[in-house]
Amino acid sequence: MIDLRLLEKDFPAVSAQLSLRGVPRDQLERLVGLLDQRRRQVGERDDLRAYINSASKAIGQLMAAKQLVEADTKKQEVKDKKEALLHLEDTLRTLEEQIHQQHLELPNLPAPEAPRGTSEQDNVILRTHGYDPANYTQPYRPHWELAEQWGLLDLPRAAKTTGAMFTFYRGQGAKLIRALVHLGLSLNSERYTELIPPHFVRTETLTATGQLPKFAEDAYHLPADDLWAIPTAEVPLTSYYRDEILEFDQMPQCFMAYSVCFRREAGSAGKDTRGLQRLHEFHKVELLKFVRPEQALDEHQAMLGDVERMLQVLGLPYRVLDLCTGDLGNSAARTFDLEVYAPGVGRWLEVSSVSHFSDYQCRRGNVRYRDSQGKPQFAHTLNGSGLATPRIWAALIEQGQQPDGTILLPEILHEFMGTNRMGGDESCRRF
RNA sequence: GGAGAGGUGGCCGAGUGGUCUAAGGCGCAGCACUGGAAAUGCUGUGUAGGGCAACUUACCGAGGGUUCGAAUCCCUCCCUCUCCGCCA
Repeated sequence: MIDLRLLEKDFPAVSAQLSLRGVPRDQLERLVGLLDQRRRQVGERDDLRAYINSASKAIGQLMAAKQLVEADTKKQEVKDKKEALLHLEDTLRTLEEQIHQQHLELPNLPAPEAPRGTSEQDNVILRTHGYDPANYTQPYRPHWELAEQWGLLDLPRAAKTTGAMFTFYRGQGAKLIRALVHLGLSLNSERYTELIPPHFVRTETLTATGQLPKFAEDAYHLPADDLWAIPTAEVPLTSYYRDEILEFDQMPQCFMAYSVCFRREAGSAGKDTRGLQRLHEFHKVELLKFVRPEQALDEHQAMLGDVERMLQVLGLPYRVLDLCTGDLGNSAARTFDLEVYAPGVGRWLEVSSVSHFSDYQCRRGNVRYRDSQGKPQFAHTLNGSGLATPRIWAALIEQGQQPDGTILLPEILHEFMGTNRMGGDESCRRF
């Protein structure tokens, strides 16, 4: 959530920033009107309550003094005031509900450094690492073909048991997922505390990160228990400190978590879904930090470096995009996307988003820290995919492919995989 | 799933309808005492909203209700613990 006081105090600036993300000005004007109305009604309500409180105390004293007639008169007075109070509380509740809903649906303010723009066309490529188009003059086969040849995936049987956009990983293909998860955690274990989160969360938890209320149809919901399957470990991790106040010198708090991620991908059926490009269920290592505002810029860059290092040791060509204001996720103030080049599909695949959420998520989740004066302030959150395995998996298969169809693995994975290449053994073929 | 007990400030803990604006203790901070410290004494010590000063309102797991008045009584839910059952 954004700061509503800031909206009132500096309306032109805030509405200009939000217009960069397509929030119309008159919507914000209406909200400010509601806030004004609330302030007046809260004042009236508190006056009524103050009267009732003191009168009730007086009644107690009258009754103790056995002045029952006076007490009864006073009681009737309070009863009338109480009726007015109940009515006022009722309208106020409706008003606050309205404000709350509108507030929840407002996106975050983009960081001033974020490039301006309206769509992904306007994203800025900051740098490209290890990519040379001259390497890709001969045809590369897509990962689903190679996976089929060596039995690394079983998409048809996953479709049978579960449905489209799910997969069985098989043999060395399954082991490669484990290797990637292991790598993502072990490369970062000195700087981040490992957590394994619950994979189902309450509605409040999914609201804190910003998926609810706007994006309910993107998440799997279990009505019998009113729980949601997590779309990313960011969700339980961001609520880890919900309703808590952290000490000044406890910051930053850095966590990493392996989890399975579940996404309904409503509206994207059939779009770039061949092979592992888009799955309903995948495995991911997530990095997350709670920081003080003044730490955020440096920690954001450090996290970006942590993610880039993983791509570098895997030897994957990648590029870093600075997302423009129009392409930022709802909760983010600034986002760097990392894309690896997958020559088989001939596309850059997004494998990580490293975002700064300013205090947007911590307001929703009420995560605070004590500043140097000891006053509670909202913390900032940062998070980034440490490794989203399916697309990394796909890129490794496509990048490593040899003329004979076998797949050379980057050296960092040799020890874990127990081999330097995948495929080549007809016995591993699927049947 | 069944039966029972419980949830009060940073922590422990008293409080079963009316100065609860929540006792007391621990912790923490300041001051005094001291050569310095310990011990001791005094003072202070939550969060949020409104005025931004005095003041005022809300918060005793959450939400609703009863009442002139609720930490206290009633209802629903959440969580913790104990025992039983089931189970990887």
